[in-house]
Amino acid sequence: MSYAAQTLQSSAPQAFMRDRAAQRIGTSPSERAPDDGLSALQTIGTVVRFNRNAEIFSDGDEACYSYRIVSGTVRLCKLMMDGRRQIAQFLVTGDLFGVEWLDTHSLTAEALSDVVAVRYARAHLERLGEERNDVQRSLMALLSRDLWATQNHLVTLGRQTAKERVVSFLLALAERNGTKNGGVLDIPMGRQDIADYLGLTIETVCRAITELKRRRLIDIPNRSQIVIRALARLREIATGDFEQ
Amino acid sequence: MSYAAQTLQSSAPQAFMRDRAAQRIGTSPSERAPDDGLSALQTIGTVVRFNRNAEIFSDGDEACYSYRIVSGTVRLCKLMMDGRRQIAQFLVTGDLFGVEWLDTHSLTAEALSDVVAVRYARAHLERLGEERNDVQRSLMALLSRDLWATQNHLVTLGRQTAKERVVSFLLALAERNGTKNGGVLDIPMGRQDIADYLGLTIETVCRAITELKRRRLIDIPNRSQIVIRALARLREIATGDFEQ
DNA sequence: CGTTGCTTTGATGCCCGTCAATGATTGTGG
DNA sequence: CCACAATCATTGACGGGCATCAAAGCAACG
Repeated sequence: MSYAAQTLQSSAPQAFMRDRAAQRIGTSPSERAPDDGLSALQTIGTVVRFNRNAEIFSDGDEACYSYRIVSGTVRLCKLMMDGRRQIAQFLVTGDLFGVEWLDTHSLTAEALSDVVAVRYARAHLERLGEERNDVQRSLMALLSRDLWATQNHLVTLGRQTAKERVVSFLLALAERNGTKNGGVLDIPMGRQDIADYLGLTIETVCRAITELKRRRLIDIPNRSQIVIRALARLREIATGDFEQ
Repeated sequence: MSYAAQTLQSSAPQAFMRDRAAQRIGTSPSERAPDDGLSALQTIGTVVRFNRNAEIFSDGDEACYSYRIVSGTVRLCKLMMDGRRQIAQFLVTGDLFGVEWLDTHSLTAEALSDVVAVRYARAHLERLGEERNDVQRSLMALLSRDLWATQNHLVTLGRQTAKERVVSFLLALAERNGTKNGGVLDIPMGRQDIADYLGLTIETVCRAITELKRRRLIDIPNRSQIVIRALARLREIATGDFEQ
């Protein structure tokens, strides 16, 4: 019997899954391996650009295109009619998104920063999948990793406290970047985006981060960077070990 | 631009998706169409039985087998080390679960009632997928629907109030059963399971249900049945329209 | 240097979790 | 068939964690 992830990473059964899941969050280190078994796509895409906050596609739109990020960060989210927002995923350089098998997009994609991406026609992608079994498998694996990450996200939203959520989020970023104790962590998204990802308000996110600083577990050189000072202690907090 | 689901069903782009998503929750009407494009599986499975509360497989286990439910109800969940539990999905007769593409199971499966199921070896399923494109597509669609449902679940856990969550849950059950105004709705899971699905406590679930009764929106003939008295009003509550 | 947008901090209140007790239902053995 | 136990559901009292409202701080831009 094993237990659920407290951070997005902590219970990944394999290093492979850990690395992939970590890619779905945070910024992009230039040294990331670009090949996920879908290098065959390279020939059939066209380059497109989006300004910061531009909508790439919307929940419910017909799924004509998929995208691979060349540079920038994208958020996938759902909006309620009264304006409440839930972010499901952050995507960075190298990530593929908008691959659908049910005719319509299930999420809205927005550019978090200026974004350059390669766009693939859905028909091309599907044909490639039918012709090449390895491509089909890669797409299947992509979908599986998204599901895996979303299931872990469910635990965070359903069963973790505000402090645990924020720490889990920071650890997910840190793990992806390989940030060690004392290392600097880049935070590409604003506080409101973090809040909408974690199911909290911006004020609660701020207070949680501030308290981590007060307790000397992190430093905050500026609003888009954090220094990890006590990685092990942070992991304990994320899993709910000990108090707080 | 469209908006996120308030219930698991309300924003499904297609009837097809609505019906499938609804199947993932609640009890099983005998008249459900059994064929999801995977009837080719019929020849390669073996029948297995599980007692109520038995564990079928555990999060992190090597994914050797997948299952299709013949009778009974199954919950898929994650457990935290301190005992907190998040249920990701309820599965009923006809549903396929435990199909993995990443070597290990990502969730724990438990029998909510006594369960009869057909077990499929993973190797057989994969081979069938490689040999037959239609099977591969069906498995892809299965995975996509799970992801779609989980993404909607994220909105529920991250951005809905306790009352909205409970109403959304009841509406999802009602929609699946085709329960009309005045119709009886069977609730196959206990209050604790509902709470663990909705990220609440059992007391909060009870109070929310009681208040719906007090407001004459539902009746409660017994603990495992609910009568829907004001479907339209319930839908308004689930989407956050008007107050409360 | 003022404007604009984002972040941080503070004060307050309420929703929902916690703790506790009672009620209802199911199962079991005499 | 009844008595009893065990399990589950409901209701109440209470407190805390997080949301809300408000204001001030801070960085990027013209």
